[in-house]
Amino acid sequence: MARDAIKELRRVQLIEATIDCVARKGFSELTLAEVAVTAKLSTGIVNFYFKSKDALLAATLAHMVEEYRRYWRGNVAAAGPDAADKITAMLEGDFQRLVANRKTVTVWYAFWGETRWRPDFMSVCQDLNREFQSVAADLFAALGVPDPTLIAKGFSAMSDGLWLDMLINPKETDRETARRVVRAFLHGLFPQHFAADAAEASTSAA
Amino acid sequence: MARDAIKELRRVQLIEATIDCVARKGFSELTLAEVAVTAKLSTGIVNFYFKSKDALLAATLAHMVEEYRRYWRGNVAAAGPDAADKITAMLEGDFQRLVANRKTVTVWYAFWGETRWRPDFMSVCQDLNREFQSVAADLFAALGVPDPTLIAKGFSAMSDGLWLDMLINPKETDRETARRVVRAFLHGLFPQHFAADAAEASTSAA
DNA sequence: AAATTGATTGAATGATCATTCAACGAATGC
DNA sequence: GCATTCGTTGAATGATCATTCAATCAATTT
Repeated sequence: MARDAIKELRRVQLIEATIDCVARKGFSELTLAEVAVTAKLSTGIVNFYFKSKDALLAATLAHMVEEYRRYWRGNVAAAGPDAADKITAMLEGDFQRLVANRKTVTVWYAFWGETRWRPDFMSVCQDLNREFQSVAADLFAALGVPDPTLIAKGFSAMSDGLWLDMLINPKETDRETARRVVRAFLHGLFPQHFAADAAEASTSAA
Repeated sequence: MARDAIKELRRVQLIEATIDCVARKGFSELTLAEVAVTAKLSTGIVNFYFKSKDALLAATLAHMVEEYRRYWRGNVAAAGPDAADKITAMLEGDFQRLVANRKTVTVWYAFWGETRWRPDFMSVCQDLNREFQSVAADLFAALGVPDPTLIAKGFSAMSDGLWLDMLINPKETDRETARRVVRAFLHGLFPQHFAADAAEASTSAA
């Protein structure tokens, strides 16, 4: 294999092993030895491809952020022409198995828990959040709702909070329930733009 | 001082030092030596009052949970007779300086980031969340809104998510903004029960 | 195919830290 | 006041781990 292809391959291999290990053991028990074993490589290799453990972690977060960004931007781009459809796509996207699974949510929260003390984590998370909120705000503005910025903030925050609920209380909050929560809010706020969920409509009394 | 009074004093002293240290350095750089110094006690003492580092952390989380529980329960009890007032009290409480300050929110997220791998963290967080959501659901039900459980879940999740936003993006999301976000949702959903914010009304066009 | 450069290994190093414990001091009981 | 029990200290221990590096192996170049 070409040498620069290997270089990229190894980096991804190590990053994915890191995600695995964080999901399995958490941040505080993460060891480079285990990352190496998981990646099926030898002990010293992390420090050949990354300057340090911290650098590996930063690269791992950057990888996750990039993947998530591509994902929701793709969903928005693919969604039907009007703003409400694009907002719906953002919401539905956040509760698809691909991102709202136990492993991924676990790792996101692990990183968020450490963000405060790592400026590089922080800025990358900040950029992602701002971008998501800003796109959402523009879409809500296109619907002509008042205070689109506030609504976008709440919309974005609700997903993050529901992910926490899925983590902490998986029995009572699964993907589908979480999705219905957000839909209930959107439908309640802007019924002319967001239809009631089928499931919701059947339980709703008024 | 009486011996059992000392015992309780030391435990609290160590727990508060732990909160301080977590806020200052984060979970992954927390050392018992630093906790001891912060508490103005000697190195070995943590293992006299707590079985292990893990036990200290569990006790610290339990302490925070208990404090927060007392806080919001007190707010609900003190709030005016009808359900909407009590819900408002829950919301306002979540964005008072006492709990929604940088240090406290930082420490909550640090714990949530580790929760996944510590069953004792998990169950205590789960109980708290369930309790909060269940009280909120009863209050929404008393207002006669459809799907009170879903609404309560979203209401609770929004606070947690906004706390994350305050952490990650403090420039754009402060306590006051976060409070207004939740109020905007409640007012938009149930205008007959929740008045518009003064600030919100002035920027709202429709 | 020899020489050079780059990739990989895994043992060695050194730092950090939770935990233990022997020694000491202060409070309590007699 | 003496003995006992409990609280406290901080140095010693031992485990864990990130990081380094000499040695080896593989690919590329000449």
